[in-house]
Amino acid sequence: MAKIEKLTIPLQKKLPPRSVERLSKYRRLLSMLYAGNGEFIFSHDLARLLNLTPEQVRRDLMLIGLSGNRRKGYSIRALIDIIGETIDKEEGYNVAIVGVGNLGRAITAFIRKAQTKLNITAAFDVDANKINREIAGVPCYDILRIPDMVKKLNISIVILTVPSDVVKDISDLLIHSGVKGILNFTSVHLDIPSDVYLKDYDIITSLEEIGFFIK
Amino acid sequence: MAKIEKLTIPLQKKLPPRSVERLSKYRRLLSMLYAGNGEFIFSHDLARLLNLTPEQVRRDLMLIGLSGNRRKGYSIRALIDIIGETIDKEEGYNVAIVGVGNLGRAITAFIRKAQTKLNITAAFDVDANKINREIAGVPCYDILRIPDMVKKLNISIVILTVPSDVVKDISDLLIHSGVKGILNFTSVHLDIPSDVYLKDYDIITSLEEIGFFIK
DNA sequence: TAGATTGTTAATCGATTAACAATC
DNA sequence: TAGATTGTTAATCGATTAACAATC
Repeated sequence: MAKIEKLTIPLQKKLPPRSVERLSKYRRLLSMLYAGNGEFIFSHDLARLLNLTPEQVRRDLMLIGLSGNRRKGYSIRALIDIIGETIDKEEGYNVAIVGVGNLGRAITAFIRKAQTKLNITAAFDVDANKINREIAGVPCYDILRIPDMVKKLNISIVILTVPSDVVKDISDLLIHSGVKGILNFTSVHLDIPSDVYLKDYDIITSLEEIGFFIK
Repeated sequence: MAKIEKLTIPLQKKLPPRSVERLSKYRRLLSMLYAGNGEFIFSHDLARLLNLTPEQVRRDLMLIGLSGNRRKGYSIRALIDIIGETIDKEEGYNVAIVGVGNLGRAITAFIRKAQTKLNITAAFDVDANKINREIAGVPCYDILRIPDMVKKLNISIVILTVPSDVVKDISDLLIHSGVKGILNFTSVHLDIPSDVYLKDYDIITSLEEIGFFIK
């Protein structure tokens, strides 16, 4: 008896990280430039605006199944919509900021100004003066309530801006509580399981890297 | 007549960016763990501490000409010293922060706490309440004085934390003034000449990337 | 010596760039 | 049609990983 072929195409998840980053940038740029009234754009125009090659742009758009028009280029509306379908989660993600010192507060305010499907829904800190208050417009909870609140508020991404000496303990607590993605602003290396997606923003290392390459 | 061979080995500048980043991390980690009293470390121990492979560590150290000992591993003292000779500039670099809103101030304070050869020597802003005052311990100047002060203070690296609508103008001004490296915290794409080294920290894009990969 | 580790080359992997057929 | 652009495969480049000889 003939075997039935599996026809569903798993194009999700197969995007390379770099393509995902560029898709995020395409969308943001075009949302700003052509808010509502845009029409079409050629791959070489989009490439020029972001210092990429037209081939790279076409390849990225091909990967998400977006077809262009040989006369007019790519529909900006379709581009924004399909990027959204590809990289966003329909109902958005809840994000928490852990450690609301100066850096944590500044980042919270920065993200809240941006338009994105990522909602900062909670802050965590150890400071009694911050707990149970609003910090940068976000309710702040005791760091001990992480396991409890991560589940209750369905938080899947956290931004980590805590002092170096507590990074290890807090990161273990976060992972144990079910957090799936971490943006790490501390200079401490995190040891995380493979099902948690980590992105490091190591400011000191980045400045030293810049220093080396301008010598 | 025999041609005289050129014997100077140009190993500087040939390091890959990723190796430079790891070198910065090796040094910071070992400076913290073994402040002064450390001895030797094996490549596999260093690798384990940073979730790398031992081969990667040995390769990086080979690239900077550091030899290990087959019995004891690598001298921590030598490792820290040679990484310093490789990636630091002897007299250090002067760094400026451009745009001292909440994020700029927080980053300034963060870097000033870290030990590094990179000195934050100036801040720039448009706010009359900040100009000619100290912000986070750093003298703040009018943004119009960038060309003047960049030369006078010998600033080669800047951290960019200004609002989106002025990014383009200020980045042009910085490049025109002779800045050689930029750490860009804004979400705006910078168009820079090839002799300026750029590093982007696009928080929104990073969060969207994390969102995609945890779907 | 045997065992473990360094130093280095070769193979692989992932991402970018080049090339070009298809077609509006 | 001629010219320009899309869509896609092949080649290249850069970085990581595997393999292994040298040796303490």
